[in-house]
Amino acid sequence: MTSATIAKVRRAARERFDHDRLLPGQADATAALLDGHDVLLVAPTGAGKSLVYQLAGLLIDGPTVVVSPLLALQHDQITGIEASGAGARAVRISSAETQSERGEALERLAAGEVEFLFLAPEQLANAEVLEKVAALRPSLVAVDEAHCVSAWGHDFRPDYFRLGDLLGELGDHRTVAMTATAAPPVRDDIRDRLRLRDARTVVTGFVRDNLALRVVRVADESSQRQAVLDAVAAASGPGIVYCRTRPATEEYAELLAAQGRTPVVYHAGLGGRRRDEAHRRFMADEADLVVATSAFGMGIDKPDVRFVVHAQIPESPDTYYQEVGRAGRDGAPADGVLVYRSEDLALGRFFSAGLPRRRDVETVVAARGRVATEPAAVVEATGFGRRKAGRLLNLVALAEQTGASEADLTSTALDLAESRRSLEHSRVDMMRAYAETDRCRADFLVGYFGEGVDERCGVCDNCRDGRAPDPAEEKNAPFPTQSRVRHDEFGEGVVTDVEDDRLTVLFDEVGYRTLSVDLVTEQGLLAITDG
DNA sequence: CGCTGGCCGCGTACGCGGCCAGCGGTGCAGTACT
Repeated sequence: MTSATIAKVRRAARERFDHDRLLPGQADATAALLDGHDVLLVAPTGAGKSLVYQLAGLLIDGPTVVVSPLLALQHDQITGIEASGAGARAVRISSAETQSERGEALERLAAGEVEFLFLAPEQLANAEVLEKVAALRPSLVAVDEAHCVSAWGHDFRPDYFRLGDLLGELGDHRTVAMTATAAPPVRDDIRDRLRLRDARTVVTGFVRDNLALRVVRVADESSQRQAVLDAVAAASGPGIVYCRTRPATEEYAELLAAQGRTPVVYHAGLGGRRRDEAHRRFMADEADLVVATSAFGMGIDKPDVRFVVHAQIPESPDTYYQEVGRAGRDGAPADGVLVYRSEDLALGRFFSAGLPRRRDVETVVAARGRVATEPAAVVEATGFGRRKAGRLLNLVALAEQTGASEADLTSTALDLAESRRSLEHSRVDMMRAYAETDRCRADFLVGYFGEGVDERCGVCDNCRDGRAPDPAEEKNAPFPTQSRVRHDEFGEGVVTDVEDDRLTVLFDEVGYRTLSVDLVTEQGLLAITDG
């Protein structure tokens, strides 16, 4: 990209948004968009990802469509834009707007009075809405929290899976996908699913050196409970306690209240009003603790969270990094404590999708031949629930994209499901490896995300106790981290972790695998490749 | 997937082992009712 473009971006940031300095990645990502590229931007919350699409939106003629997963998040972004002083206007289309409000929003966009249109993928999946948005001829599409494409598209919110197709219907535009957390397989998924063309990938640091990571290993339920209470008692300031189940949040909140805290509970089983109230009280410092499931997360931007305690281990380092990363956004010291009982890993395996039955896949393949590929039509034709039908339909669509023939569609779909499950299970294995490692915890996590560190964090439990080896030593290993390798059985992959006589490789097909260095060397199973 | 709690049977008077059903997370939208 040209320095002239960068200068233009900096000038606009200064003049429109009053930002004298752009943070790392912001200028590069915005300039790449102005130069006509699609962009995948991986940068931590607080690094100003929003400014990228806002600047590019204002500098490129034509309206900007922003796809965002949560209504609350959309609301915050719109408020932020309208208060920014840039003079830009933003509207949204969602189930919260009346028919006339939606009509008015579209008219104002068409008239050029409004630059930004916010919506969830489900809106674009509505043919009528899609047609009207396409008629606006948007020049830029921003996909916020883009990891949802990978995490949710396969079964939870199937319209995320179709987002690439739906955006394709909007005509010629540039796309910027933004997320705070994306390990290499997630980045691939985002680029593939959103069909990014000629994409520039901008990744800023994963290192959070003010975050002191710690793992407390326990053997039974009562010591687990005690460890959680102790971890909270030892910490001060606002904090978050993450649980895997709703009943657990209620139980811990009660125990912590008895310990003199003022906790609020947050999970999706509570009504909207109670959730809003819990959120508000935490933000306003009326409650010093949120005890929550994974529902409490995206869009939480409280800079002074001093600690995050995980009462149970999450299903992946991806989720863990995201949740623990909500501590210490202000840069001041913060704690991340994981209370680890190995039995809890089972829940991670349960939550990862089970394999579909061959018969069900066949039913959907057949229904697809008879009716359209619209989810609603397949729901009707098969009698499956919307979620099940959506999941199977996505799977079959994916099989089709591999070029499988009609006859092989079912088998290919089942292979893909198997491969996906294998990746999800390997993530659980990596989470176990994090909990059990002797290495610097920050080094481990950053390595998982495909980056390297030069030195130990110095503040995690392993560094403090003198167990953690120097990351520099890893570079002398026979298979250093980041090297591209080929395994006789698992295919090609990238080394993400080296520890003593074991190494972890992220394989393109089967996910993360931990191998014995001695074994692969003796038997010549692994070799460094050029890529 | 694998843990938890309830129930049953054993074979002996209350305690324990084995078995099995039930359970567990994230949100959009549109519709049917107050």
